[in-house]
Amino acid sequence: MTHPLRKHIEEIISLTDEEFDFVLSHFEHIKKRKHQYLIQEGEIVNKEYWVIQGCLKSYFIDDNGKEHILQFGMENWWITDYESFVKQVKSKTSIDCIEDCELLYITFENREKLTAKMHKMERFWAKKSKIGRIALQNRILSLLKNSTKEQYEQLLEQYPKLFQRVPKKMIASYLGVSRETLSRLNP
Amino acid sequence: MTHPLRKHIEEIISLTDEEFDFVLSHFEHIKKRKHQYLIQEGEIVNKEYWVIQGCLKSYFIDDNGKEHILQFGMENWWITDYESFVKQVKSKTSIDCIEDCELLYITFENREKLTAKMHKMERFWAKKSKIGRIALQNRILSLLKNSTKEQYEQLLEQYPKLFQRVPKKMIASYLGVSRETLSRLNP
DNA sequence: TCTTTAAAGTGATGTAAATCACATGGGGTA
DNA sequence: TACCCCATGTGATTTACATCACTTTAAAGA
Repeated sequence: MTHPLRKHIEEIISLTDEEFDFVLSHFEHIKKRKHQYLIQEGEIVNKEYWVIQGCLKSYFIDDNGKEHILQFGMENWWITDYESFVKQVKSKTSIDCIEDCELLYITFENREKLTAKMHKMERFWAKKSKIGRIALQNRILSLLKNSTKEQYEQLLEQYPKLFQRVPKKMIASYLGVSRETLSRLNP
Repeated sequence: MTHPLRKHIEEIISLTDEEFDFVLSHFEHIKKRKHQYLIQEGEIVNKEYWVIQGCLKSYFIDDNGKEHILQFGMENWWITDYESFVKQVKSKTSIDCIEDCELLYITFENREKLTAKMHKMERFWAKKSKIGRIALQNRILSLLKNSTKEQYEQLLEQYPKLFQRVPKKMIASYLGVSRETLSRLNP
């Protein structure tokens, strides 16, 4: 069976068996339990994670102690604090496991090494960066354009699995509304 | 005097005179008058613009006919519909001149040619893409974290020039509040 | 220059969502 | 089993902002 990461990378660039083994040798494999964290606000992040199995949230706590979720991570998604990872500054966000998780990660140094030796992978990450930017742009567009109810419905349509896996208060936190408001806009 | 685009590019990579001339030969120079447009919603964008002089807005009109501004462009900023440019799909946004503008643009094809012949420029744009993504991430973070008033004050602090150049109703549209609300949260 | 249009402030009113408060029911754990 | 915590739903109240309406002032166009 093909490795899930290979399948994922080959959606953008193609790899020989040897090339994929070489890529994989730059990653480490870890497991985390529900409620454990990957990243804590304030640390300088030097790992980028890829989710093999499980569900995570990236979030921050505001001045009133309220949690705001920026992103969920599930199978085949990358997750890290991108600003901290790229600029090597303190992370503004934390990342916690919502379920037991199995992950691969690559360090900043290993990513540099890998892209230096394998230009293809630079193209892969450049493409990923473009896609990520477009997704963020569209989220802002949606935040400005759509009502809370419309955003909720779009999310439900786009990621129906999410609603079976995470508590609704987290969906509310992702959408930027209170738990009560989310509860009230159901069918 | 150094060309402003050269100064801009050399903030990330360094160039010889010959290299810069080569880069510049892939751009075209245009002027536009206030109220003219660069991009209209629905077209497939194949140009990326760099602002030499002037001020522009990228925006879309929602179902109620209300305008939402996603980004302003001023001197030394890049502006385009990024999704349309990268994926060659229909643009969701329009771009208009708020002042008379002087711009450089590079077409999709010329950018491909240029990066193919000059790997440095690929690095330049990859870096720009990362920075752009981080800026968007931080805008979402700010939208979730800060009150309207706080966002207004941060914008005022970060881009004081903007407030002398664009009408307040556009600031309101960028912040996602009504003209009246913005007016009421002044000192 | 005069005329018209756009910008910006301000009051009155309506509305969506936050907040506070409480009730119910399921899941995990001792 | 019995307990408690957590998730969720729902009512009552408060609040921030939208909307409508009108005025003043400045700027753009003929």
